[in-house]
Amino acid sequence: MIALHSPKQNRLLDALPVTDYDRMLPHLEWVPLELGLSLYESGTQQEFVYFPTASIVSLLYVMQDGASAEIAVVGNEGMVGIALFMGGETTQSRAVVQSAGHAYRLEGDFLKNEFERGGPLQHLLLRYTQALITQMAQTAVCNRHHSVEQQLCRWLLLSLDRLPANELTMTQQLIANMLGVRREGVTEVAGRLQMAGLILYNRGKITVLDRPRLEARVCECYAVVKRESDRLFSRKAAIAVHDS
Amino acid sequence: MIALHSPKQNRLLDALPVTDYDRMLPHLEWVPLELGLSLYESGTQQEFVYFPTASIVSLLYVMQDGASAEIAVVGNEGMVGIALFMGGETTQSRAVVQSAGHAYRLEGDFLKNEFERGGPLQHLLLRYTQALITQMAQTAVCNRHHSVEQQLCRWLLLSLDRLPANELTMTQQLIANMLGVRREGVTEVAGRLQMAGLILYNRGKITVLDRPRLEARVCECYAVVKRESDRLFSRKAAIAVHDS
DNA sequence: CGTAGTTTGTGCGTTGGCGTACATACGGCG
DNA sequence: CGCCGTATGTACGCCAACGCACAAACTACG
Repeated sequence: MIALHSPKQNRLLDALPVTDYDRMLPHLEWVPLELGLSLYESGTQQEFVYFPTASIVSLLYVMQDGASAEIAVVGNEGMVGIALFMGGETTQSRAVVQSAGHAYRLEGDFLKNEFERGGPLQHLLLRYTQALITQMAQTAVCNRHHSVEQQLCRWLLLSLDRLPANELTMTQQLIANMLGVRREGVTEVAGRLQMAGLILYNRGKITVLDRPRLEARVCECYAVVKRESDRLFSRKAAIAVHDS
Repeated sequence: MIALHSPKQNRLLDALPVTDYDRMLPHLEWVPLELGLSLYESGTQQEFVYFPTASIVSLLYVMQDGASAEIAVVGNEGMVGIALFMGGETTQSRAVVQSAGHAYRLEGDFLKNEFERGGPLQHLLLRYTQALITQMAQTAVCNRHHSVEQQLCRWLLLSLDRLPANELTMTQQLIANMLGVRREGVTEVAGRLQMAGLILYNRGKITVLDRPRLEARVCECYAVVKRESDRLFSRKAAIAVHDS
């Protein structure tokens, strides 16, 4: 098999001008991301940043009493480790692999240097950060106002958008941890969705059967996040990056 | 009265190296921020950015059905309008004056240019954005897991940290909008806190009487946000900015 | 093929916050 | 002073989600 994978499978890397891309290419390292792997822990220095290709990473916040909540989710549209170029060095959150796959990783110092050049890469990363902020804000709102069912739908759709298939590997317990709700709550809602024929659930494997009807049940939060994420790679944004 | 106000009352501006500060000074305009004023609406172009001195601005998200939730709060430690240099042009949230006062405002284009220079100002603004991200993440977690009482305490303390006095002007209805809860819920909790002698409530005026005991009731979220906010202006961070 | 471990399903009672409706207080203004 | 608008207090039923306890189904492995 030759080149079944390429950094271009990550949309951020793909959006870079050739010169910038070529400069980074030799430093990009193709690494597997196993399910449950923690890319960084709360409060620790981050040595690498990751550009997922066909994998999903959750930014998860774990509280003192063990309760947790997902803050945002990163797939092939993004990057894990923004704190590195934002200058904070550390984050309060953990980054956990939610769906196994691969990513291109990059030495943190190298990225920081590239970022400091200030050109297209910087603009692209900042715009991505802006999209991430939108997602986090929307998560906060969704946590406050929407039902578990709506949130599960949102979570499923956001995950699906970041995967090539319509299937994902994830136990109900893990989903509950992400959403910060009870496992039983997820069981109940998932059962309802399965009854309605929207999904198929089987011991850690979820298959989405009827995406349109799933989108009909989700709250507005999903659309907002998706729109912002898409906007990042729209023609206009791409031009702005190349011009800079 | 001469110079009872100065841009240095905003901690971000104050943290800038002299050369950068002097370059910005002639463009800074001292403006009053009236209670309830909206500095920008969701989805609109932002002409100015604001550096509050003795005022508080809430980043508020309003949903289609009118329900709302505060995403983060900005005082003299920050800036309103980060989307401008992050490149998204617009935000999904509104910025509403929560506590009247003043701010220094700056032409958006001017700030963008200064930001593009890439020096200390850029680093400072990015670090601030990082602190803001922490606050938003913590808001999401708090919304999921903590009680109205804990959230009200957090909100009071965060607001107080951004004001010179121990008193703030704010009706229970407005607080409820911020927290995204019922007005009655706020009434109940505020009543409890008043009974306990922690606060004094009187027709839109809250006076905090016993801050230590308020801190004893608050959830961990407050400390996390405060620590991150303080870290922004720590000696070490200041040195990093000046070196750059 | 049987057993141990994991995953999912179900059934309680409990409760925090919601929606609604209305009652009181305060405060400014004619 | 009396009135009206705004702010706050109280009460009641309701329901989503919680915590807990346990049953059932599947899977892997010895």
